Amino acid sequence: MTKLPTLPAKSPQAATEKVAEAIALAIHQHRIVPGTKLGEDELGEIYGVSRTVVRAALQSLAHIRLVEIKRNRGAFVAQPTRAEALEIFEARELLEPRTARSAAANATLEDIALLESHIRDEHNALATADPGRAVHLSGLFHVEIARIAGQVTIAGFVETLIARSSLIIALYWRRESALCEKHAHHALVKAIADGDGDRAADLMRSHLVDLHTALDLRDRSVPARSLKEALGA
Amino acid sequence: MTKLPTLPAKSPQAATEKVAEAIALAIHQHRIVPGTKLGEDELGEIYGVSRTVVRAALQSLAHIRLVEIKRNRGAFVAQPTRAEALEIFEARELLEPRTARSAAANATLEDIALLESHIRDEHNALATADPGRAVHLSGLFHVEIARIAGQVTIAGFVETLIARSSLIIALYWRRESALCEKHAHHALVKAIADGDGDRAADLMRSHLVDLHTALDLRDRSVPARSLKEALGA
DNA sequence: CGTATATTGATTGTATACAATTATGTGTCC
DNA sequence: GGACACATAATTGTATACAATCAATATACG
Repeated sequence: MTKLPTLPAKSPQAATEKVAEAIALAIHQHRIVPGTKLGEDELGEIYGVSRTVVRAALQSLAHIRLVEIKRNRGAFVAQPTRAEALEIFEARELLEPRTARSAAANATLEDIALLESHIRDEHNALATADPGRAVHLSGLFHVEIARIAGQVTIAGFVETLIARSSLIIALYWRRESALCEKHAHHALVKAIADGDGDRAADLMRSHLVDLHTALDLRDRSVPARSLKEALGA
Repeated sequence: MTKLPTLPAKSPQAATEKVAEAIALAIHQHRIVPGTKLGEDELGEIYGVSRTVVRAALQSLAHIRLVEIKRNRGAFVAQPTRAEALEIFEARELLEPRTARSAAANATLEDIALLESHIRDEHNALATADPGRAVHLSGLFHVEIARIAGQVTIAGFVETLIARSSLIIALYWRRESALCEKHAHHALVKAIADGDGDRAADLMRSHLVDLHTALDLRDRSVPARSLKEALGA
């Protein structure tokens, strides 16, 4: 297992962060759908921690807008509107070609290997009919590129955008067009490995446009599930 | 006995946000300098709230990287390095011309008036030799433009960048070049009022480059003050 | 029968109490 | 005098308890 060289010195034991990551993962993998109420007591019981910890985790997730906190009403998995969806992809089209370009300039062999392993994982997830996990891994791929780019601030922004994109995909994704991903990611890694910043930026841009246009902005209701069922690992 | 309906009385339950804003303001106005330890008990006593509230506020500020939280050690006002300073201004040069362009397309007369009042306030603060407040207001001006642009996500990013810029200015600003601001902001508002997006974007870009080049990246120690003295308003 | 109002229940907001970790100060030994 | 070890104090991390607020149901009234 390779360590992440650039951005996050993820401190190992922090109950709050662990809970936050667990919830975020569940959202990314679409095990809990947008709109779901995230009760503090309920989550505390599931993870075996007190409300204090759950609360901090939820506030952390609220800051990256994965959940929305309404005063005195509680936390809910965020439901981006169509307008927000477009906005987020616009922002990605602004930032990510830049990160791809910088990544091409900075990437080490280790970085390339990591990206390739991400692609393999993603492919496997698709093969095993686990689309939620595939979406999550696809997002990790983009975040990883931002980290390689070495611009901590922008990488943080990209991470936020990816997180919200996951919600958007849960709400507005049109299932038919799912395969393009793998080849796009492969080509991108190749450009980065070649150190060809221009090509990497272009590929990233067109990849994002593809994603963007694959959204179906009609309403689509998603079936709810109980938290215990979804999170009770 | 019946309570008045539909009266949106501001519930005093925004305690956390109030404290967070108070601390953020103090940092923005350079009343507390980078590196200062922010003890939970101490802050709780100053604002008359419990550590629970202070803790939440500090974590919120940590998310926008105004403070840095070290596990089991406490919260400190963040100290961006020179590299981070450059990075942040790069990010601003990427995002803010875009917000200026969108603002030019969207701005109402009301928005323009608001921006002009911001400029007046900033000018007054400079006239009354209150540079900390001027820096703060200058930042608000940029955030306001992002808000007018209507892109919530990007506006949030800009807000974070402005916040950190305030820290950077506290650490690396070269005092001699302070006056350029006002004219730059004026010209920018004019372009926005005219609906000239291209010009607004250009002006914003050059304005940011000016700021960027006005940084002095040599080390400079800033004198510390006690929290009670700085915050006890 | 429908609407409006009071009461109840559940959930969040805040404060306090306890546990774990880190920083500090003191004494001993070299 | 300096370095190390231990004890003590101070601070943060977490859990629990209480207060405030909101949603929902029940009840009274037209």
